[in-house]
Amino acid sequence: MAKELKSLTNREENYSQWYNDLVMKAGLAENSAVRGCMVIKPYGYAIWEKMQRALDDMFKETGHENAYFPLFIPKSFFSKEASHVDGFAKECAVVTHYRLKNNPDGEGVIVDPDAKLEEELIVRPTSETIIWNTYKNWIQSYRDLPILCNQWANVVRWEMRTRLFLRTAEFLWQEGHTAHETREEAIEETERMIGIYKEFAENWMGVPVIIGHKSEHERFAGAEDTLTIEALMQDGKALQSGTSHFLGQNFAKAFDVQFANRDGKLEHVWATSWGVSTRLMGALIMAHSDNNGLVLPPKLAPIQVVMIPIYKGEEELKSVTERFNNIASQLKALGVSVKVDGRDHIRSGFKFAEYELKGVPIRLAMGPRDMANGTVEVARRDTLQKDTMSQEGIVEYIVKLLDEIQDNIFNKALKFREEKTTKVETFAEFKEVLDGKGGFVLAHWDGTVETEERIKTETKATIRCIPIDAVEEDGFCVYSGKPSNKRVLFARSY
RNA sequence: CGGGGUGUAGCGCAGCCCGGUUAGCGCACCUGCUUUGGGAGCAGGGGGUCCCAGGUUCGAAUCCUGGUACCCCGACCA
Repeated sequence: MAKELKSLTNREENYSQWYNDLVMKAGLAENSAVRGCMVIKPYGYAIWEKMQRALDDMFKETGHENAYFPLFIPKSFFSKEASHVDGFAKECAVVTHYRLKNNPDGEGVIVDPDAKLEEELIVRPTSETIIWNTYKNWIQSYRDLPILCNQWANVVRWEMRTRLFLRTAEFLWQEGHTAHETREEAIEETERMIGIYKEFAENWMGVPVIIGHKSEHERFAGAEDTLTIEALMQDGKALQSGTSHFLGQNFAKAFDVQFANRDGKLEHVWATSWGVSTRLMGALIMAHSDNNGLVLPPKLAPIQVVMIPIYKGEEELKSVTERFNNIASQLKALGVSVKVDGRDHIRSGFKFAEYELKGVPIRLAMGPRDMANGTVEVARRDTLQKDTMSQEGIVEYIVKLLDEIQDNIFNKALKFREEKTTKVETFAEFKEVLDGKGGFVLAHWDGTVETEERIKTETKATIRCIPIDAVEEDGFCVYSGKPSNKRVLFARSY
């Protein structure tokens, strides 16, 4: 009965409830007292920190530096780029006053009407405007370029409906903002960064992604081109997991950022911006988890190996713990993060379930029987397979097994995506696949916004991207029947 | 912002329709003993503004009115 209460909602029965349950029970995050905002708990934050560190290293390797810009943006900055304001105006939090006072009519505090701001401040939904206003002062000549800055920050988008990690009113992210001398250089940067996101998603998170261009309709507000990485979740829905925008000269023109080029002529700067957010946590959870809980790729697991002693009485606990500590210190020396769970008031069976829920890649269990035989039980989270191994050479085995698990998780997700990617030729087929097996649908499209919108209205599916490696192939649009020269990627999405 | 639902212990809920002892159950928590190779058992214990305000009544968790918060489904979005 106890088991019943602690177990997760069945994934097949109700995916979103299972997801919520998992996020909370695994100790990743919870809803907060503030509407639409979440609390990221220590375990969830530890995963995010690992993501941050890996991404940050990749940014630095490609010549980027971190900086920090203000949280508040004057309203006037925000309205300088017309399409940008169109895209974000509906979801901005606005600061109008700077002081509270005691309510003269009774209890509590009220906003002091005398403390009204001359100009309202917008809590950043993204930082292009404040950054370009700043870059204006940093750039005089081509010698000041490129500027390759990244910031780790929080942003606020006042969403109607929120979901832990996938869509919250406030979220953590990184946003890179770069300034370049030429169009070509900026485009190259846009492509380089989406490539880094792909590498991170696949090599670290074990989540295969497809790089492509967003359609005009789905493009970032203010961008000339948006590149995206699209991942497929286990319920067959797509998740946009990172974007890299080529902003052209739009922001440079809006904020009047010009530089003297090599010919001594004034020219507007070329820009990019790119970002990934705590939404990646959602991708990580939904790509790999099973009905027992989270499945973490070793490279991002805060605890890679957990060791659980099985014992009767203090004597046995002591000898098993000693043996474990010995293995643990050898593993730590090799950079493996290890936890020996010697909590005495919790039984081993409970611990097994708990670490499965938390997605720890490898679990070792050792009891009197193993002590006598010189063995240890090795259980891997991804396959749930258990093996009794000799303690001899166990350290080397574990190090190798961590790599194997990392690969296996990726390959499993890749296989899933391939099985759930379907080429269709007709609209009937298109709808049938979406309602049946779900996943990605590769179909011809006539390239018009009208068709895209009609398809969205009729099927709830959107163009996730126009894959960069799409092969030239003559065909006819599934909706309009007009000619098309390549397939684009459709799916229902988060 | 439209439709639906729910607010009772830290969490999950019953009780409400049909008002009436001291508001109950499971989990969690604390103490003790026994257990310990897959979510332990027994015994004892602590913990409550029954969302808020007003009304009806001898009497309200329960009925009425108003408010408020959260959740789910849509539209909007990373």
